[in-house]
Amino acid sequence: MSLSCHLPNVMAEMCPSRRILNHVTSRWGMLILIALQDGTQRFSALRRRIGGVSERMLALSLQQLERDGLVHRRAFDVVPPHVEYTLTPLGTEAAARVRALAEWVEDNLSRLPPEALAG
Amino acid sequence: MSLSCHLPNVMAEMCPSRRILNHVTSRWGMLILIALQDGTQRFSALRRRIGGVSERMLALSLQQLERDGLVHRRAFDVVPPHVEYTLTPLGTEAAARVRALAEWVEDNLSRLPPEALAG
DNA sequence: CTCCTAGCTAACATGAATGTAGGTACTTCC
DNA sequence: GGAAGTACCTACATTCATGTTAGCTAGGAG
Repeated sequence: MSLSCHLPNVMAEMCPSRRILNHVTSRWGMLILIALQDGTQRFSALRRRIGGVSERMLALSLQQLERDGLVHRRAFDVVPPHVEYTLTPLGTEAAARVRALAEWVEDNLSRLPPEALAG
Repeated sequence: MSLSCHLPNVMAEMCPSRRILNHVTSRWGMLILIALQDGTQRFSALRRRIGGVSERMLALSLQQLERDGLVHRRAFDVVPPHVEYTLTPLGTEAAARVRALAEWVEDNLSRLPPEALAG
């Protein structure tokens, strides 16, 4: 089994693609990407839209996605603060795939065995 | 913000789709689904193929996917044990989406900012 | 007789992800 | 005057995911 990877390969233990894949599929990262598909949104709009996310986790997840070049942050120097988040071109591509997966889950929930929804 | 959900919606905090989405996008769950796209495979074949997975996590993740109806487990009562894992029709559909995402990450790693790969 | 394989399970240990509570610096609304 | 909104950050606590080690079955290889 290959540890490192010359060509990116998620099956390789040390391949950086793994880290990125985990960011993109993180609990809140996925939902942020999906929410931003509708266009630029402010921090608190995202917070209201993504049910159950804490301020802290929203901030952390947004920073992660920004570092990965998937989300663009634009801050206006006013009081009260005004910050807008937008998908980058790269983020738009990723979001489409994430959304396809999420939508599949939503659309096929009823086909899943009952025990899948418990525990 | 809606806590429960009549229609499945990943933005709703208590919607079961969230749980399933997290299973499917779990660190090892994703890689299992992708690996099984090539067809039926035995436990230890998966273990060798998926770099860095421990026996325990492979077993746990497979059980999770089995409960969710995405993977089918077929055990032969022989010694040494012989167990085969296969994608169900549902699992095949999910795997395609997961793979699309993983492949996108692999193919676009080089477009990501350098700081995305560090940390 | 011992080690090796297969495919697990249980007990225990760690680490990463996530949550909670509080503070910040102002403004507007009541 | 007091509360709420805005977009955070920090310290601390907890929970969950994951890892580590050991053990189990029974046969074949050495």
